[in-house]
Formats: sequence, structure tokens, C-alpha cells
Amino acid sequence: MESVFEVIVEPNRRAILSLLASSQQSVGEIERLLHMPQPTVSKHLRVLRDAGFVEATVDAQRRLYRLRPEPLQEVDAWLAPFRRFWSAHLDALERHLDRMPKGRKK
Amino acid sequence: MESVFEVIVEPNRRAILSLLASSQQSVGEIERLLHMPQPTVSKHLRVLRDAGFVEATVDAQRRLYRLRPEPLQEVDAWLAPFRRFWSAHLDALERHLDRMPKGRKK
DNA sequence: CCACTATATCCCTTGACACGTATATACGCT
DNA sequence: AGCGTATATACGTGTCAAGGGATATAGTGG
Repeated sequence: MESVFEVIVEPNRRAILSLLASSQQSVGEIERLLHMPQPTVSKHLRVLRDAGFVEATVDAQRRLYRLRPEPLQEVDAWLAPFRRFWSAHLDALERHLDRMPKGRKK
Repeated sequence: MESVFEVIVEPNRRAILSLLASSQQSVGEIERLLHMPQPTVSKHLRVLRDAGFVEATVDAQRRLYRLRPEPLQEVDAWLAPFRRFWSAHLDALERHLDRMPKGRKK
């Protein structure tokens, strides 16, 4: 599990991330709010933690999990080069494509 | 293969997308530039096409593939709620976000 | 129509990962 | 110490997708 994409491909993990986007939660709260078995929650949190998406602080027997921004920024960075595709107008883009360097027409 | 995340989790598919971000390409060019066997390229293009990431036009025996923005916008939309997480920590980025059309300051 | 090129699909094997269930560890209270 | 709660890990199983290789389809020029 080396890439951030492998982490966020799992729907339950995305659900956990979205939940933590609003506020930090304990494992038990995640279990209750997302209707997941507890071992499932812990396993996904383990993956998220190892990949740096979340971090936990200990509060008695509970662990409070909260988001860390770095891996999501990585996704954002990957997405960046594609943004011009929809933020710019499609006409200008198509014009650019038609002038591609190696585009040999027969 | 229903979700956009399942599509972009595959490194070869991300490579194809990045390649197409610069300009449209034929299957043979993708094969050559990315050093992938041709059936592999075709199979990934099939996935990308079915998910709406790319579209093809026929040029003699070639198919020229180019990007379509919608599915990547979907990823961008998923990412949006998390952006406040690092914009809160980075003043420069927050300034950039404030330049958006509907940018409401608190 | 035939040879050639470009692209797509089929079969098969392999490996990764998610889930359920059971169990282990950690902490706090009385 | 011992019980209850909270969280983590281990094991076995099923599913699904990726890759290799062979082959099928399609389009072009002679």
C-alpha cells in the first residue's frame, strides 16, 4: 500500500475521511456513524494512519482520530495539471491540441 | 469498475492520462512512449473509455485518444471539502482560494 | 483479393485486498 | 485484583482485477 490512490480507492476509507473532515472522532463513533464492524474500522484506520492521512491522540481508552493534510495535497497536486482542461474554455484547448508537435497527418 | 477512484488507482492508467494531458495520442504512440505491451494499452484504454475519462476518434486504422474532463472534475469535487484543511495552515494558498469568483471571506 | 498495420478481445494464472469471526491488548473504575 | 469498555490484530476465505500471450477484427494500399 504505497500510493495515496490505493488508500482512497476504498469506499469505507473515503467515508471515514469525509467524516473526519467535519471533526475528529473516536473509533467507536466512527463505527456507530458509518455502521461498520469495529475491526473493519480499526483496519482501515491502520491503513490511513500508515499512509499519513490521519493521526490519533490517546484519550483514556479511546483514540481520537483527526485528518492530516499532506496525502490529500498529494492527490490535489496530481490533479493540478488536468485542471486547465475544464477551467479554460474547450475551444482554446482544442486549438492547442491541433497544433501538437509530433502530430503528423497522413 | 464503477467509481472514478477505481480507474485512477492503476499506475499505468494514470500514466496514460498524464500523457494525454499534453496532447492526444494514438494507441501505438502510447505503447511506445510508456513501454507497455499493446494489449495492455488497449485494455486500459477500454477502462478509461467506459468510465468517460477519454474518447477516441478514428483516423484510418488508428484511434486517437484524448481526455474528457468530467470524471476528473468528479475527483476534484470529492477533494474540495478537504481543501480548507490545508488552506487553513497555508496563508499563501488561502489567498489563492480567495481569488475564486464566489470567494466569501469569513 | 492479399499482405500489412493498427487495435481490440479472449483465456488463464496470479496476487492483492476486504470482510467476518475470533481473539488479544490496553485502560480505568470500584 | 477483576470486570467492563475500547481498540487492535490474526486467520481463513472469496472476489476481482492486472498481466502475458495468442488470436481476432478492421482498415489501407497494391
